[in-house]
Amino acid sequence: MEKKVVSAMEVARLANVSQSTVSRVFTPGASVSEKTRQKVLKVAEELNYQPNALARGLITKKTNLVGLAMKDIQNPFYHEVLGIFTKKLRAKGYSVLFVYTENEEIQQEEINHFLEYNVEAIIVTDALLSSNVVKKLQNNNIPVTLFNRYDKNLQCHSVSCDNISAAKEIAAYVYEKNYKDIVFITGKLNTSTSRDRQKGFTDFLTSKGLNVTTLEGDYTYDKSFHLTKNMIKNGHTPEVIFGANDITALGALDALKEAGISVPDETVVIGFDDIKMSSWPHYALSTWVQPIEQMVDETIHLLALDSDSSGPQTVKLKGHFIHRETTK
Amino acid sequence: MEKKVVSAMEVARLANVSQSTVSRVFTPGASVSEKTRQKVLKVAEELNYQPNALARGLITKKTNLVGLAMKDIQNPFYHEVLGIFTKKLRAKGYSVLFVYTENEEIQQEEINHFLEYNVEAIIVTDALLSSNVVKKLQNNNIPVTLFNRYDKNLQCHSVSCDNISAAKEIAAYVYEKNYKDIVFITGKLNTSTSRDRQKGFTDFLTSKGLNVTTLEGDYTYDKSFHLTKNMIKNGHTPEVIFGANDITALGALDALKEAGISVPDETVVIGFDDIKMSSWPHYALSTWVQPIEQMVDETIHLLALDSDSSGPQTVKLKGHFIHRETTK
DNA sequence: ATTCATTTTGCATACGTATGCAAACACAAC
DNA sequence: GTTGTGTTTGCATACGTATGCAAAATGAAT
Repeated sequence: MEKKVVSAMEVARLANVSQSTVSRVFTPGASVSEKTRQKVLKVAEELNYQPNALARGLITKKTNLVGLAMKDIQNPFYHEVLGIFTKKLRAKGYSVLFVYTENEEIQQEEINHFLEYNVEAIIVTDALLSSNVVKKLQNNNIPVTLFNRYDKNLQCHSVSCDNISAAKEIAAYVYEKNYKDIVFITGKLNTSTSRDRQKGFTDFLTSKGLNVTTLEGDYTYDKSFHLTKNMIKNGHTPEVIFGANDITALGALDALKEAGISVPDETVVIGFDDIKMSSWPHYALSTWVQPIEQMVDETIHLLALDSDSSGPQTVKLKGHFIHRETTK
Repeated sequence: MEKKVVSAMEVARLANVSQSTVSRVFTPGASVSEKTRQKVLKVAEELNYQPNALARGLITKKTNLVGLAMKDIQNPFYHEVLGIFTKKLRAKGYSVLFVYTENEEIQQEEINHFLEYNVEAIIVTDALLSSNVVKKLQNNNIPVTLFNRYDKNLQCHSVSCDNISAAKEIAAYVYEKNYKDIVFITGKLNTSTSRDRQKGFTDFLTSKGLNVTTLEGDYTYDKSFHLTKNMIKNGHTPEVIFGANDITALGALDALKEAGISVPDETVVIGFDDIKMSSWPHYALSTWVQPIEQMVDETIHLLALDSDSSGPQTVKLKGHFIHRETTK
């Protein structure tokens, strides 16, 4: 049994109409009389006919495909992002061509796959693009949005949480509580998220005359766990640990617990993202909630509105602090 | 600036060859002289030409697309699965059309999206299909594989861990250690994974004259946490808790810790999956390691070999027990 | 019954590619 | 130079759909 393809032509034959008419039945807004519409739909139903998206895309240039590239990391935050993206895009009639990438930068080859399929837009999450790739995409006139990343040298849209001001608010809380011994554990240094959270946090506190000890992490649980463990072993148990994201904070939190340090009494721990795990009773991590849904909405909005391309836009959303049991 | 489409035709014009020749340059195994190949490639490079996958798929019936459907749950296990699938499929030249579904059963509508794009195969992870959807897919001659699920009433391939025998081995361990007070926390009852793990575990132990207390969970951390917490509050602290998956076991583990019960001395905890988190120092969960990579390989293998369709195949792989710090 | 405006339909073509077939070519052997 | 063999190329067509245009059908108004 070979591949059975039911084409509009066959439906047309059985329904005694032309192929054009069949096409029109499946094209919203086209002119077909109700009588023939029903006739065609009946035959189509019987034959299990479905318009071929490839042929359709070929002629209309509307593929209804969106390319989504994501870096392969452990952070559950991005899994939630992925879920929300696929749901919302699907609701708008788009299908998602998905790529996991292991590199910090999306590679040419991966973008090429997107281009081959004429995706209408590309969303890059937790990764970057080289500027010549962006240029190539601009040539092809396909809009790109960086999600939760930005790079001012890149000519593409960007949607993220306003990390700097969020971190400032966290810093304000720390300052207000009069803590003095403060540690910030970074994520990967080449990410804008980590840099901005560090900047907002540190700038505010130094402006108040406070010193922030910075430990260089890499957004993994393990690294953060060991950094904290070593710090404690060396006799330094700070009053505050702010992790560049939740995973980082959880690593620190576990290290503190293992060392028998009481949280939040001896040390306060704060994260960033609000992943599901952070609300688990064992952790009950106080953290900054990123407005994921809203961020996704904005991203999709940006891509849809691209026609009136008034240049690359940068959207920053706020989010809010949620106090659970690792702060007082 | 409208969409700029560089077609094989334009390349042909500039290279002074026919469109056919350009096509042949980009078709592996086609006959082109080295001289013209270079000439064409040079022009193609300049114009940034790329073959259009839609047009190509239309004529060859080879779309190089695979549909991947996954249920939207919290379990990090499936995120790892997703990562491995996309990587391995990409390596074989396939692109992934991705769908998150919220229902236990993949819906007709979601499958239709796959069909529109002429996917060559469909992988369903952590969800099921209705039998008439399967029938429709068979009509269209497109192979389906259930990953980590099976249903003997369904005429499609299936790849999973041999949950029954794995659970038996775990039961054997429990029996050997002479534990008597044994609890199993289920996952969702309508999943074959939970049913099989329960069956293997319980059957073995009852055959040895032991009784297993079964608590009905739903594969979420929260549910398992509260089940365990209540059990303890009611005065029952078992010697063994086996969770239907890691998330379940972790919920139980945290409830035990919160209640001040020493693990593994008073209670032993065992999970299933070996998600990344289970190796975190705080948890150090003893669990059954599913051979994900191998499972993915088998799945892809099954889909590729489908031509010699010798009926639906069921593959079960073994995996192994890893002892960390929640068992003795 | 005739005219006219409006809706519905079919014809023909285009989208960008792959491929069977035959023509053109290259090259070697005589 | 002729023949023959093997390779390279172009021509024409097909894939399944959408759409401008003109023909046909409908129906209202006279």
